[in-house]
Amino acid sequence: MLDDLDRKLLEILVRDARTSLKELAAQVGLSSPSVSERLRRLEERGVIRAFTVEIDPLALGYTLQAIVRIRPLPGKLHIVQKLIEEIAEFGECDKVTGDDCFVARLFVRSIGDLDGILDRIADKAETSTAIIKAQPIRRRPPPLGAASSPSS
Amino acid sequence: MLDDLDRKLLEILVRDARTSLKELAAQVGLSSPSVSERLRRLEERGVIRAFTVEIDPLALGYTLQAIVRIRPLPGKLHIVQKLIEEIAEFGECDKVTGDDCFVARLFVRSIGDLDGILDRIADKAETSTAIIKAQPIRRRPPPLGAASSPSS
DNA sequence: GTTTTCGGTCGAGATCGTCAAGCATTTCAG
DNA sequence: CTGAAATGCTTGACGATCTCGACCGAAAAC
Repeated sequence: MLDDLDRKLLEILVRDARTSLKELAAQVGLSSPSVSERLRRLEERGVIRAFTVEIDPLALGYTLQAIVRIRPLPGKLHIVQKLIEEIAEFGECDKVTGDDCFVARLFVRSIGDLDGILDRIADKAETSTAIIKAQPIRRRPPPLGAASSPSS
Repeated sequence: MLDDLDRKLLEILVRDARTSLKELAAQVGLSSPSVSERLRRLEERGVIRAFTVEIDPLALGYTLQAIVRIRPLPGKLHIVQKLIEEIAEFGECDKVTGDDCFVARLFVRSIGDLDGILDRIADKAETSTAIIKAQPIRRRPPPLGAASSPSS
């Protein structure tokens, strides 16, 4: 479905999405119209979901991040999910198997804000919160080529 | 630190990082060199961490995602952290307060792969894994302007 | 064996980004 | 109060880049 050239293009773009077609073309050994066409199709197929910009939350005043596990009270699942979606400080939310129904990432400017936001769902769900102390791995895509070797 | 124009630029770029300077200039009411200069400084200051491309893991064959909570055995913290960083299938990892030391996102192509990867840290840490069933909120930046209203 | 399709190249025209010069406003020193 | 320097913007020209159409060759389908 993806050939080596596609993977190579993606690899370059993940590092810098503004790489020019000309530069991309040079690096994969194609002409720029070909590269353009390949990108168009990668987008069309949904392989490339979006070209975007990664913003430092700190620069926006969000000095704190937390991982919040959320277990809605019986019958409140949909209300809780909707609430989470509406609170813009949730920067990510996954619905998972197990006791905790949702696992979400929360951006806040202060501990006070954290409390304020959690209060908004406190009467509809049990939550357990873990403050993020460090980020050993920041968002990155899975391996584009073969999966990670059994290295080490 | 950031003015309205900066925020507006970021908002546009988050949606589509390839928006041309000309287009950006038109939307914020400036000339393209001014926009160019603003972007340069946003990057310089680290507000914009990177221009990147969002790839659909599914398109790469990663049909499964999991949230893994990892509690290293006594004395194994650093070894475990290094191991996590080296395993490319970990697409995100946060070091948090509380009993679970790390919370990580894992991309895998099959349940078998999941088992294989967790085995690699099984002798150095306790893990608890939750399979992701749905993603109510996919990665998004915190609010650029004022924080989320006390709505609802 | 011919035809169609697919993915590629080339070149021209249009678009876009960058640079230098210049101008207005603000800030600060004297 | 006054003048100088710094800041942030605009304009216009030049160079680089992208896009579009025409064309080509290999592989698959008929």
